[in-house]
Amino acid sequence: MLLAERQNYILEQLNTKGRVSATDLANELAVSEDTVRRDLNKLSDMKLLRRVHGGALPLQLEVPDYADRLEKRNPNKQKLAREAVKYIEPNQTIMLNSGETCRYIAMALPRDLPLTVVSACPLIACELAHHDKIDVILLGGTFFKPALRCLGTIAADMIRKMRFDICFMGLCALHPERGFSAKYIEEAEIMRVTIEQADRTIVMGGHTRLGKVSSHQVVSIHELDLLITNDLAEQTVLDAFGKQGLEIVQIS
Amino acid sequence: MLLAERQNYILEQLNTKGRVSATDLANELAVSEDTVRRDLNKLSDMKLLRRVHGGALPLQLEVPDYADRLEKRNPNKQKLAREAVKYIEPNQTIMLNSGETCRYIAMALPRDLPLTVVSACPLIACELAHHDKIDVILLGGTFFKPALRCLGTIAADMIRKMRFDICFMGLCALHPERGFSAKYIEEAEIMRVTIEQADRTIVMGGHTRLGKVSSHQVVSIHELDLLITNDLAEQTVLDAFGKQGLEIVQIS
DNA sequence: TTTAATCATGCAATATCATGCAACTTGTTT
DNA sequence: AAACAAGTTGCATGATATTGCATGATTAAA
Repeated sequence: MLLAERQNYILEQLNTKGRVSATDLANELAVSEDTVRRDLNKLSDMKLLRRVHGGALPLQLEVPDYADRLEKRNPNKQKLAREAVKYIEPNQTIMLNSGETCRYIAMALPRDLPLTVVSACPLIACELAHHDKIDVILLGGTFFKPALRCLGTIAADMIRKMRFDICFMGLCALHPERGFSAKYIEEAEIMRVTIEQADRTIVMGGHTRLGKVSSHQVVSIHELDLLITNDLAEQTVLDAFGKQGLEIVQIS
Repeated sequence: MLLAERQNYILEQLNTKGRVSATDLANELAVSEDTVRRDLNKLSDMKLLRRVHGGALPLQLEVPDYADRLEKRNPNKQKLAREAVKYIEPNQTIMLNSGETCRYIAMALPRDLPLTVVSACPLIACELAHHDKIDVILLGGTFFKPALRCLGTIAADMIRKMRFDICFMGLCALHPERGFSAKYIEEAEIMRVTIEQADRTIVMGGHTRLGKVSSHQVVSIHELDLLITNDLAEQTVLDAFGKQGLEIVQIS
């Protein structure tokens, strides 16, 4: 058996079975595991497969890097996201609602944190396509372009059948009396349903979103659990939130 | 034994056995290994075989196939997609199944063509986010990373409630007798459901996908309506498809 | 945490390779 | 017939590649 024959065999197996194990290949090909490992590494160098511990997987289709576009644009949201990630425990089921801050959360998730992530935003699914430890469930339905997410009865019905340990939502507007409000009525409705299914709701937003009101109310302050904001927020507004039981974390 | 005789013998062996080893050939032909190596190198220069360490292998079409999957902009798939777009009428509801070719279709859709596009692939939704005239419906469910798409009962149930004017699918493997087959069983199942809901099914794929069989059958050739492929496809295979009622378009 | 599997690395034995060279063949010229 | 040129072959040499094993590091899983 020639080296090139072995490599062909490996690629074939990968093509048909979807994965290969170094140990199994060593037995099938009657060579040492070292040799198989060297083959796998060479094929990996040639970009013909993806090497993983114990074997190899087929190359994933290329995912466009939406991350770049966000990376330089908004360090404030990135900071909010990095704080948000701290509240996640391993093996939880979390909802990343949509919006840029939630996408930053997806990007900030540690690569070794096992999770189930639910989202209505296809960008978030793409972002998580390379996370081995994260199962992604995407809500379906009508794709609503202004918010880059799915909405409608289909998505709502899916949500009603789920439960989330934590629901993360980027803020559009948060007001002490008028509560949490959003720009689009369809989005407001589905966010309300989402919050109902969550043990804990964490909202994130810079000081500019606080004390503001947008067109459609989602829920009152009481329904929310934690606000992550920056240190430019006005103390009077924060106090008003605090009195209604909303926990607050400020980052610098 | 003349040089030309030896080389013929080598090519014959390659044809029948699928491989030759320099050492074995030297024994069989009763010449030194150096001579065999020189023969192999000459044949390799003439592009009649693929020289590898220890011997030689037949030229394979598989290799370029692996190679072109890597190209960032795959002009072959782009051409297939541009042809596919021609079959779409305004205001139709079309399904873009998933895979790179379908993504190229999404990119190739004219900006003034009103459509409803359904897909299980979040990348396609993102691609169409800026098309004003196109309504997008995204299938939900478990996000299956190897194929970058949603699968499972949720997606299947959504599909069963829909109807498509045209369903576009990138080919994994298409064989005259074994039909259309796919790599992953979950994907094969949902593709079958999808095709049932479509008035017309158009499959696309380069010549390397034809005459091949993959692990899981989707449907037989009869269930498909049109194949778009390139001009490198073997005529015998195409004829076999044609006899089963599959319309064929070849692009250059 | 502990344990077992998997891995990277260096090493030595072997196999394969490229190169130069001399011997040989073949066909042609003198 | 002898001389020659061009091509081919086998061998010697040193270079390079491949392989299995030993070692210790790293990773995955219990």
